[in-house]
Amino acid sequence: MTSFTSKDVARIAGVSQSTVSYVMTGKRSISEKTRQKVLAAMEQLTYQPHAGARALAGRRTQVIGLVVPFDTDGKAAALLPFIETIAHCARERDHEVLLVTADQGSAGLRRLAGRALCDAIVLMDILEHDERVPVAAELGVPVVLVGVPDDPAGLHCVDLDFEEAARLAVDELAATGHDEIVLVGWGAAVTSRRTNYAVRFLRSAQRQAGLHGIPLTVLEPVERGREAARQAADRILTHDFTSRPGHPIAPPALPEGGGRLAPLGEQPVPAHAALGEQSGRASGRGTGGRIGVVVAQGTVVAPLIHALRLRGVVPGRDLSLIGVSPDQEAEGSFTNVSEEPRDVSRRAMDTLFQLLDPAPGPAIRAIQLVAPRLTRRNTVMP
Amino acid sequence: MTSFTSKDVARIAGVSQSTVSYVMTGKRSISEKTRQKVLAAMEQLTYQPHAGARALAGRRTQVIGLVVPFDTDGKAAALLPFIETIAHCARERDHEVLLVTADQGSAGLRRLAGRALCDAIVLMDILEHDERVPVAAELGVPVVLVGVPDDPAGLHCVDLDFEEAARLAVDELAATGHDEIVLVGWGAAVTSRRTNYAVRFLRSAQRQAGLHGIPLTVLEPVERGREAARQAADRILTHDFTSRPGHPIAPPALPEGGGRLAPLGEQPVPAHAALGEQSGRASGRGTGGRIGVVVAQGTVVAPLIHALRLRGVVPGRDLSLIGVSPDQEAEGSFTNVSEEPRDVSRRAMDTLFQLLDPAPGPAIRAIQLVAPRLTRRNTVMP
DNA sequence: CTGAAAGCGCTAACAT
DNA sequence: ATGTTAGCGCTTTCAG
Repeated sequence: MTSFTSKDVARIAGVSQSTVSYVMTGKRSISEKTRQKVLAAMEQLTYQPHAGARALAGRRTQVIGLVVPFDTDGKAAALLPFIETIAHCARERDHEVLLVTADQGSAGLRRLAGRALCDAIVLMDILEHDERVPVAAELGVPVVLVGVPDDPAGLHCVDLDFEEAARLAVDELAATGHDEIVLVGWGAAVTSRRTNYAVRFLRSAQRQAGLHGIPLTVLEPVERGREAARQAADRILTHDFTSRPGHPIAPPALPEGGGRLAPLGEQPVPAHAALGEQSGRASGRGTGGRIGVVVAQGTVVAPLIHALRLRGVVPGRDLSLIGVSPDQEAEGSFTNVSEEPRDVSRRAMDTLFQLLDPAPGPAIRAIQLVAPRLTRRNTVMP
Repeated sequence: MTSFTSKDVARIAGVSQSTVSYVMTGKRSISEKTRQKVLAAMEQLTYQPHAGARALAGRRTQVIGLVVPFDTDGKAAALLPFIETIAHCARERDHEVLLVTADQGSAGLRRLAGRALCDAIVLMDILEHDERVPVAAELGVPVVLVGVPDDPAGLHCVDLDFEEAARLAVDELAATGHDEIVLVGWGAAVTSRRTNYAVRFLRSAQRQAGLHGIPLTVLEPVERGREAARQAADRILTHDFTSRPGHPIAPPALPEGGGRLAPLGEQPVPAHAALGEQSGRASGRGTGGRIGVVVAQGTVVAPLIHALRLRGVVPGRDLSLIGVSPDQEAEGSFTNVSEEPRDVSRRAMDTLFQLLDPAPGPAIRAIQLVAPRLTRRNTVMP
């Protein structure tokens, strides 16, 4: 209840206040003897330094600002491992985490820096063109972006290597002899904002499919939920890839060195199962066309598999399916390319602290991409 | 980049520093003329008060500490609406949110208060016997608990009215003529910690079922995931309610005024469908026994419905099912009793701010329970 | 290796 | 209605 100050500690330890301070910060050498006296006094009073006073005098708040996206729904659940890991890393270095929601836009950033609420900022869910990035760059506080914008404005970025993720998935399907790839993309909310990772993933998939000479078509927008999954399943099975309302990302331009991209509708492949079939066994199996489906949204995978099954199509037998999702969700369920939120977060925090107190080592790279891993389960045909 | 102080503002506005302060806090009346001068100066310099200095001098940090559970998985996703709403309420009153993870235990609480990191604390996911509660009570900082412990130690509590939730579900099943209720409970992690809401819900369901004279059995522990859902489905259909490894909450004692509780195995009801049946139509339908299933964990509902369907049992036709979950998850999918995370959070924050600056009105109640709502969809037989 | 003293930028008496 | 002034509790020169 009643709180003690470093002055009290100093008095009890029989030293000066500055000595107490130096014991805490380690910014100058203290004889082991006085060190112990001070520590004992701190213990005795259960002393805790006043964060505000420290921030005022020392120009260090020991707080990390964390700006998180908050759509309420969407990939909200995927957010928690990030937050948790960041909180954990902060704690490891005796820092606190101040939470700011993205809906506050640049104002939140300005507050964090202007009011000296934190020493550094982690900015999540970066868009391809993100108005906050230029603001963040002028803040006078170290900022690490989780995501890669068009122009990082000199800020450090950490993210999953989505291009590699797309490559992994497409290569896997190519290696297993598929002759068509359907990329089930994101919802309108993501594609219309041109979220950077979506763009990177899509482009890379197209390029890689081109290199393999495999036609790739994009299904988009695909929202979350059972109904959307049903529609997607139908469109995959009927080869109905006509574009729908929304703002599909799919660019008309081909990647420069890329191989051919099949026009929509080319090389028709027979549907693998009649719609509405309720029994487990599909009829039109093994007709020659091998479809590989890549699902970009982790949350869409399960309902999509379900919808396909209801239509008598079993992933791993009648067609192949690879999802992009945290390993946890995929476990025992489908072949996936992992999102590695923990690795990404940890890298972001390492970078942040490196920026805060530069260590002698080699300079950190401006853009750090964390390698995804492909884990084979049972949804890709051999 | 370079930051201005209230002294700068004062100089430019041609007033004293204290006047600037009073303009910001509104703690004494200022003539409109000087007020405008000051505001203009602040604008011109894009002045922002230094949070640390303010905390030091004013003994107010304008920060709310938020202690969140972090099991990584579990009901993690259900957490976000809470966090989001709390962040929003804080922002409305110009407060920040400092995030602390529950794995830090009481140490986190001590830090928050001892270092004067925040003015008040929201403590989530309270256990029936929670070691943090007595600590929180001695902190010298207002604390609001989200959840109701055995002994609140004088702290204010806000939570969903889980007893009412159980009553709603049981009453609904009673009103629709069910003669047996199966309560699909929580996983070992929850029941072994005797999380308070689980206990409250369970006891209330038992009591209410007793009042209606409907036998109620508890299936527990039930973990998340497909496999667990399959097992639960099997056990429901085969009436295998023998207890399993884990620490089932189900108390041997009957509620004092309660009606009879059927012993396990009493009044056998024929299974509604043979196991392993793959076709959509169930066979043993309408045999007279009407089973009502109450699913306490929101995340279990979907996989359970799925598992039941695979066994030819359709909720709403062959048996009834009511889930406890946020409306969002239930939408278009099953009859549910809502968890109202936003209402709970808002009440918690209102209480917190009331505690921070007591308003003249009537004293706030120590325990506030938010009423759940039952929304009828299509999983309860008429 | 340790002390003494000067602020950090703000708020809140105490004055007028 | 406004100005003056004394700290809030810590860090960090500057001295020894």
